[in-house]
Amino acid sequence: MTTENPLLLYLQARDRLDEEERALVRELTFRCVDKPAGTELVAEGSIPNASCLMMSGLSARVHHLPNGSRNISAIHVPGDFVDLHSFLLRPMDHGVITISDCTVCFLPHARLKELSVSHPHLTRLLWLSTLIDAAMHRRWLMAAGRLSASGRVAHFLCEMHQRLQVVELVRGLSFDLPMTQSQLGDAMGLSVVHVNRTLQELRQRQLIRWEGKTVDILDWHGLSEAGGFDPTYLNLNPLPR
Amino acid sequence: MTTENPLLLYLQARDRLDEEERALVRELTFRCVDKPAGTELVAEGSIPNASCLMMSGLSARVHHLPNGSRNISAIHVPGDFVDLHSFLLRPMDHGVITISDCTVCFLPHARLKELSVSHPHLTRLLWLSTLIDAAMHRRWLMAAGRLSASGRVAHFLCEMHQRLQVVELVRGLSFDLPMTQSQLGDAMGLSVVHVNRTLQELRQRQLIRWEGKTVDILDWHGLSEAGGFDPTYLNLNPLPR
DNA sequence: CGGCTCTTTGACCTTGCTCAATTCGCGTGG
DNA sequence: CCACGCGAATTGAGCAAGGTCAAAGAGCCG
Repeated sequence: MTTENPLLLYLQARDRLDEEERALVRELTFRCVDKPAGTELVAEGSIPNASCLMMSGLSARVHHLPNGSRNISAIHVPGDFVDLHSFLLRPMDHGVITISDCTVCFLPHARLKELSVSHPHLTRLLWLSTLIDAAMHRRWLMAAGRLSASGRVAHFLCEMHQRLQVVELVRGLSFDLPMTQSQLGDAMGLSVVHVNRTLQELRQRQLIRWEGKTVDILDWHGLSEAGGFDPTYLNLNPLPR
Repeated sequence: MTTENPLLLYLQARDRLDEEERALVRELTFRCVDKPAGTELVAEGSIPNASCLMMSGLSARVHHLPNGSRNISAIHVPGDFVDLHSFLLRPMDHGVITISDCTVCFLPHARLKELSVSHPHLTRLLWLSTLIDAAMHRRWLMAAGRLSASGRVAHFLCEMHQRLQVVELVRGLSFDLPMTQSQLGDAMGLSVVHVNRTLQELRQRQLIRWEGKTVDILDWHGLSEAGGFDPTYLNLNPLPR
């Protein structure tokens, strides 16, 4: 559980906010809702009138294919918007489900529209968050197209560590990741069986430990090398935007 | 060659613009530059002070991996921004190269920043274009993770047809696609050899013809079925945003 | 204890990759 | 007009990564 507002941590990792903006962010995220694991936060094909922000827990963007298989195109951690794009994109091209118990809050689109007129700088930062989303998609695409199964999983774990660090949810190289191997498979484009064997390989190579819900990165250098990980795309520097 | 401004066509396929906004878009895209095929439009790791817009031709987002292989995460057609995200994202997490001879124009970031204050609606539409970008990435991810090689290529060709249609660059089910099989492989995450065999399969199944630079879709229904294609994610409806 | 989901294992098969030639299309210089 | 060079397309053969199917453990909760 983060003490500071995770959206604020997310934004302040990318730019400086003034006092008014900080107050506004806190005010926007005031009213939260709890959702148990396995809840649908946003339905595929729906037209939300509010965007959903993660305050705690893990959720995922889910696509269903005509052939019945399932795909996960993103994992959300606290501080992430799960569907800020639904503000302008209609209808939703994917659903969002909670992976663990979550606390979320909803920002009405009418409010976001007002913001886009009254607070251009904060609006640019929200835009930025969707751009970082896209940058992560590109990275996953690269991983899917050009890395082996173990490389892909290694890259994913490095990314999760860095993103969770921003919102103060890591303990050194250790963090909670309450996902099943089947969900990981849907995210990496692998079968459950192969995910299992891939994790065994990463464990055997002394790169990670993953017991229950806890991941320990035993060898950051080795893991990031295996995944060709370079955190630049996460834009983890506060710069004027 | 499009007669009408391709950015205007792109935007008007998604929302209504008023007279002032149309004039502004035309003014923004006034000064164009020609670039031959194979030119680097934006360098990986650079920090551009202007964003590049495609007026004619084809270009691609390119990632280079530590292991030496190459990946293409997006193909750009006229009306697309190749790096609108460089307005807020720094540095570039990928490069952009021209695939064919291109005409492009550059919009200074300072100008975009002014716009974000003076023209919130137009700014939201620019934001929208980056969101559609992300939606395409998600679709490609789904294709990479869960479709066969032929499904992936089928999906890609359906997408290209729809995007080119918006900017009036198709003739019925036929359009120009001056890409090599090697470039297609980098975009689909396939080897050149397998791309070749996949195209032969699609030809044999009477789904497409692809001779020289011209693609003909012989069976739209069959092709979109093979690729699980559903154009919703392209947001091809003019809606108030 | 029973039922459920998740993880793990084994055997076998398919898709797509690698390596290595060969062919084709086309522009260039002689 | 023709030989040559070069990038692109094509083909063949063998191999490896990852998928599928089926079943067996493990952990957890009522």
